[in-house]
Amino acid sequence: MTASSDMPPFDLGSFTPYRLAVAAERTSEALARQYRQQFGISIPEWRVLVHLGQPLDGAATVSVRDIEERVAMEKSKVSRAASRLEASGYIEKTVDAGDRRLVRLALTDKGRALMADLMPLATAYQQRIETLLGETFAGLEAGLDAILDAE
Amino acid sequence: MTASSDMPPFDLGSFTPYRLAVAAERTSEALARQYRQQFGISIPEWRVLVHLGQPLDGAATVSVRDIEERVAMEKSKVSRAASRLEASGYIEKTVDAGDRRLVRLALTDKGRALMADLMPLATAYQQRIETLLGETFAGLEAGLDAILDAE
DNA sequence: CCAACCTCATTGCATATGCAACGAGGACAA
DNA sequence: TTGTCCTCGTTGCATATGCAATGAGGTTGG
Repeated sequence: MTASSDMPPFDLGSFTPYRLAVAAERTSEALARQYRQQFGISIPEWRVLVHLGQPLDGAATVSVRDIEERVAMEKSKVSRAASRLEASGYIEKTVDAGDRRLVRLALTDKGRALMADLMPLATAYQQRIETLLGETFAGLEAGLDAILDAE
Repeated sequence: MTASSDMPPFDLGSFTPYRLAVAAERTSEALARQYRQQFGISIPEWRVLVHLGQPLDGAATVSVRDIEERVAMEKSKVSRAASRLEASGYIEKTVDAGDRRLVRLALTDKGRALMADLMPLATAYQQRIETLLGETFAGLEAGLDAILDAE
């Protein structure tokens, strides 16, 4: 009769939030390292850049708030990432003429050149993951959809 | 001919590392908040506790290094989590008699009592996730296995 | 015995983070 | 117009993090 006999069995390795956290860390880490070492870009910065490279909404208005919503990051995280990107010359910040509370973010030429380097790496990495997972990839996607769409 | 026309299309929302990161954050957040508010326990502390509650290896030796390996956290993160848990009276640290470099961690009675409160929450949460996912759960698991087992 | 080399855990330091508070600007009703 | 209330972005602060360095202990070969 050990101490653990009083407790219901619980295996961290089977706990979905834990598994997701480790999987996320593993998959992000590999790419993030490349970005950091080769370009000095962090994950928050990368997310901002990707969003700026894809003004999906036709309109060119890309404010900090827009990014905050779509990229699942806190205001302050976006703000600081944007400041670093501006300091590095990859983006420009301008006050919106219509609503002067808004800060519009836009890639500079240097930023576009950076993206031209970054995108192929990301695309190739995605390809590697899909190849690694093979037929289990579709199942993973369905599961992630279920989690991400949940309200 | 906009700026983005020169770039290959890339959607962050379809990028697996990003999706995993958001899914991990969402699923961890909900439980972590409960733990934090009700018990003052952080995720690193929770991971250490769970491991201590499950001396799977029969042997009772649970060192910082053991946890570091199994719980996918850095040495320093484990060390600091353990110090906080000790300060709160949930665990005890003792120098291993055989190898005095090792620090053996063990739950105190207070720690076991805490676990008795924490475990049901975790189990119930896991259940909720599986219910939410329904038939997609198996697919998610298979995908996560593929990622986590990769080397 | 001891010198070189390894392992374990902690800690110092620079950076990153979340959260709340703030200041500036805008909307709207009286 | 002015007062109240809202929104946007930044920043201060306390805490958390990763990484390298440290120190204590162990091991091995000569």
